[in-house]
Amino acid sequence: MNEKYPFSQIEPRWQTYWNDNGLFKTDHTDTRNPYYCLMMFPYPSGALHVGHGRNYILGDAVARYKKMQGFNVLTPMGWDAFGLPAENAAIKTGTPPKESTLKNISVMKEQLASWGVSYDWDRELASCNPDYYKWTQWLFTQLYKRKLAYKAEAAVNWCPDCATVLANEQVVDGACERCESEVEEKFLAQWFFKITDYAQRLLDDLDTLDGWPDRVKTMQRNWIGRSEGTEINFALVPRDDQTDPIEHVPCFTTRVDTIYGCTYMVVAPEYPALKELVKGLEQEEAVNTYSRNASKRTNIERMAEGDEKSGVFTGRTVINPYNGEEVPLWVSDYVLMGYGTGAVMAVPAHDTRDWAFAKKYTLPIRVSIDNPDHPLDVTTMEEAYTANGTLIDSAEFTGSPNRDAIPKMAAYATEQGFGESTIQFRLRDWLISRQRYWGAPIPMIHCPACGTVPVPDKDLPVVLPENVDFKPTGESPLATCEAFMNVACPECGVDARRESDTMDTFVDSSWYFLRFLNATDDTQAIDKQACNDWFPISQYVGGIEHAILHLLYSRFFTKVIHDLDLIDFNEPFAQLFTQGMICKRNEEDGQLYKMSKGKGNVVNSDELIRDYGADTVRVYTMFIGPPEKDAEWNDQGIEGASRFLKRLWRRVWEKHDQLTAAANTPLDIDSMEPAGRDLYRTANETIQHVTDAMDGAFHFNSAIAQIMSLLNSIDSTGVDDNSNDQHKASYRFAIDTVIRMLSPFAPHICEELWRELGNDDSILRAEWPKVDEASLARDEIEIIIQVNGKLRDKLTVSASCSKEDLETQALALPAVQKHIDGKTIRKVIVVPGKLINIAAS
RNA sequence: GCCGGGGUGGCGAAAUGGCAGACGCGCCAGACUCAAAAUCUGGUACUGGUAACAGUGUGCGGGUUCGACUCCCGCCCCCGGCACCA
Repeated sequence: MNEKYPFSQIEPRWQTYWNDNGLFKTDHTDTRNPYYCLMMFPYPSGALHVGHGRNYILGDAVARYKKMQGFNVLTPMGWDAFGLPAENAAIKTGTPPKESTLKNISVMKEQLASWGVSYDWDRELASCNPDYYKWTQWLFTQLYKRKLAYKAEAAVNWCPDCATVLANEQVVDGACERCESEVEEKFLAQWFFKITDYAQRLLDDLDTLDGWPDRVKTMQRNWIGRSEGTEINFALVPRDDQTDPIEHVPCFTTRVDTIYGCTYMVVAPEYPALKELVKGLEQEEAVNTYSRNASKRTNIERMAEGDEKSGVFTGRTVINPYNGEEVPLWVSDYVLMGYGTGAVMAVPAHDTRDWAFAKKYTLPIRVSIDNPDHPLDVTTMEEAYTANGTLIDSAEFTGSPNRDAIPKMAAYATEQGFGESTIQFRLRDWLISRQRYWGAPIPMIHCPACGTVPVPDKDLPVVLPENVDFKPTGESPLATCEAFMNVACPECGVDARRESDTMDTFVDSSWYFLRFLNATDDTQAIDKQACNDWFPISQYVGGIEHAILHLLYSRFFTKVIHDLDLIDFNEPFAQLFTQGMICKRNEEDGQLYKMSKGKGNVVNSDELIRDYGADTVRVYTMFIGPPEKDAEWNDQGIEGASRFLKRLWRRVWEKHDQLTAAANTPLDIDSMEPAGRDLYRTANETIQHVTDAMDGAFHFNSAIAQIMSLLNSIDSTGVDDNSNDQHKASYRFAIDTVIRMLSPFAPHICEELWRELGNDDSILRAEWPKVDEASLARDEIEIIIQVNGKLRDKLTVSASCSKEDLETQALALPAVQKHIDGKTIRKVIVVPGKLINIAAS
């Protein structure tokens, strides 16, 4: 053993050992104590940096910790290997996506190994391999057969830079989440998954996910956006020639209670019947011009206008079915076609947007809900009254509190046949077609005779052809590959054409976690029995950026796969941990940015491992702060972790003789001297604290702090040749405890020291230490003495000291006397074993 | 606007209603050294005081309590999500 900590020698040695001895291989047919620990699989971008590290190091620490606690831990890893970057790189460099992707995978695999992160590589999968995407395609056909996959022409988000459509979830503030280009609206025929069918279940089951962070559940709730309301049909006042395409204009409202205050109605500029409704009217040109202009303006422009509203009168009127009143129909872009029915009943007195619009165009305003505290007066009101109140001027509903009126008025609509209670969701169907090359081909065939036909199971996979010119043109690259496109119709045999779009890569990642139980099985997509045994995943670890996208889609897929009777569970992830990002300050502008290649603020992990070793990088990464919060990388901070490990190494080396001598000494508290006994107690207290910090909320930063603190106690206690056997044994126990508890974070050094201290088996098979309750007892305890809640003194007394005795001693203390002098003692609180508080005034 | 999470030393942070600032970084002083690095020892919230000690202190204002970073009420600010969503 060397005095100097030789991390560069021991780390590769143990990595090879763990790998060669299959310490992370899991027999999933052994279902005793299963613990499935999964880290979100990475996109093989080519190089990992310390910002990525948090995810894998955290997950690895959990896996090692659970293993030591006796769980049968499953930790597989794979590659989210389809996607745009490889394709874009190929366009630049000419290297085919497949080649660069496979190369990146092998580089990253080595990097993960160099961090000491261990996986069961027998289960490795890559979403770009035909033996994986065969089943992605098979699942697509299953969805199609259940009418959960459909092709429809719709207004879609188009990213001009990526030259493909995007899902709503991939549009952030009107821009592409990947390249930040402004998204355009296009009208195209595209494939969708009917996630909206699952909206209610996706919402309801969030309540069962106790192991998920609130913020993620909230984000999903917001995204699903359920609102309860009433749909009301306003009859269109017909024109003389009876040429209208519709008789009613239905609208959705959450505030049917305000309907007697409705003074006009508004439809969205994209309202389908609008053109017909205004045909031949003097308003026709104005309405059409308005609609055209509105659709040309981007979301960003619309948002920039804020409260300033615009619109035009259509020349038509509709009838409020509650009071038979005729109100004008307007068009305005403050009404969205994508939500509700695209038409809104306007109640300016009780809605801020309607108020602004009515004021601008001097439309009538009528109060129908009165403020119980200050009766409202239209002539003096300065803004819409949106709070609760009592209905006025509302026919038979007058006098009702407005919240009570809603169900009554909805029931009335149903009775009268002009409306009903409904529920609206903000969630839209998931658009999964992509006009790009590097993805799984959509396994569908367009036959001139039979229409759209799914590729039969026996013909799967539809293999992605390799010699394709995939420069983005807006057309799907596969469409140019005749060898790929031409196919006989599986039903009638005539010449047909394949679907040329590929699938969104989020489809690939929506079910990969199920595939680790049978990654090489070419007979079925999913092993039902194995999945039922191992799911839901005990611990899923990943970035918050997937709060909606991946995590919502995966929940949807799990429910669909459940409904296909391929698994028996409804939710994939029991516990979810979303780690914060690692950021680094930009030297030029002083701002904090997420560590990324684009921002040029990455800290290269290879260099750090070379200079400090993987264990140091791991310990610092976990010590940097609470793992769910963002953290700022500090180049000096890593020195602390480095010193700590060096000190541990040195201590074991220096005290090697005493530690070895104590190897077989049974611990006996009663024959320990005070110093040894104190150290033994401190070690046990530390076990308690560290175990608490590891469980639950993953307070790994605190766990490491406690372990550091124990090493400080070890150093201040010390041991030498003159120490007696029990002292040496206590010292050894404390060192053993440090090594065991630190091993999930710094596995290499701990494995090395563990063996050095005479253990034959891997520390991975060592037990997590347990608290010796007997050690926690003290003969003497320190009591905090407070006067009026302020610390005034401390008192060391025998543990058996009576309450009364303690009180007397405390009151006699000069520091206490000083502060109660001249005051009356009102109360004395004695918390046994802890403190005394004297209330005096 | 609605929802979620935060606000504690110079910095990262820690505290089942019970000693605020553990642990680490940085800094200061000392030891070792010809010197430096490494290492070790001590100190380090603020104000006053040589010190003992006293006062103040967990975003702001109230409240509950013997006792509040922690619980309750009302604000302010920061971060994240949703948003002309009817």
